[in-house]
Amino acid sequence: MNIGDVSERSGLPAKTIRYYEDIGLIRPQRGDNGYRRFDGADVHKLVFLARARSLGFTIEDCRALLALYEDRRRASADVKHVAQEHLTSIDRKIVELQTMRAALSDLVTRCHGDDRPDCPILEDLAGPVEEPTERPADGPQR
Amino acid sequence: MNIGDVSERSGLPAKTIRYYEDIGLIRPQRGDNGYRRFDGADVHKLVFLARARSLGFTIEDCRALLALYEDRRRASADVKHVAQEHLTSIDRKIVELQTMRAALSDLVTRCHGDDRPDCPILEDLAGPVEEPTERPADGPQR
DNA sequence: CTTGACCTTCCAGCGACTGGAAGTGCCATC
DNA sequence: GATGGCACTTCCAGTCGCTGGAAGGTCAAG
Repeated sequence: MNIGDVSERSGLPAKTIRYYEDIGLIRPQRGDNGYRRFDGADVHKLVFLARARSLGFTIEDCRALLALYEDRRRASADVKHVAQEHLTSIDRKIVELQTMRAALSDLVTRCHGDDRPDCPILEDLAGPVEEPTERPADGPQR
Repeated sequence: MNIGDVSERSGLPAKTIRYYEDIGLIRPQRGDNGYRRFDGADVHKLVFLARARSLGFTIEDCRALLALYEDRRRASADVKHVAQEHLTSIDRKIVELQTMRAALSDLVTRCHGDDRPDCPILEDLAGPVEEPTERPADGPQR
């Protein structure tokens, strides 16, 4: 099978498949014309990679998972460990985004969004308005 | 003020501040010794940038926001628009991560995580087990 | 024989920094 | 004045996971 077919079957762009070979995730054979020749096992691995990437695993995670996948004597604990760590990092990212979202959403609702210049979003970004500690005679007295 | 002081006040690494100058977000003066000299306005902008980046705005968003911040005749609608778009993209990312999280979390709970090799995580990654359409004489008949 | 689709390699770029090397300046102490 | 130690400078390379594009070779159809 040529790279085009494999690309279609795995859903991965040909460029990505070449890249995966580059970094040693797969090792397809080569034909006399120099074309890559993929067999069933290669396609299988690429499908595996596509799925793992879609779950957000890093390339290095994928490499580890692929090694475990190929090792019939693996311990499922090893697999679970990798997945668990990844789950934790996803959770961290979700929290981070939700924190951003909360702050931003508050600012957006407080902004009129008309043609006047005053805007709570810019005010927030500019930081706390420092009160003039110098020149106290200038402000309104009471 | 030298870059070290500004770094401390803005919370941005000196490297990042130099980078921001590189890409034209700030234009500090230079002293006779070649050192960057930052004034109050520069520090203000850097604080602004730090806050905007912490809300997840891209550098290009920051550039636009900074321009609006400096334009006293801006319309708050323009600011709101940028923020709104960013909010939408944050929401997209959250959904994406939550989708991953759900799938992954399911796999993790279903994996025993012991020293045996069978593992629902790997099974999922490997994709659906294709049933043997060839050699129909091999399967159980009914 | 030509066309056009497919394949190859190689290099550059994305975003937003970050690390490190090599060199200069500043300030304090001896 | 020499020395030490830090802060500052520039420049280049690397991160991650691709993606685009150039320049060229291969193959099957018409």
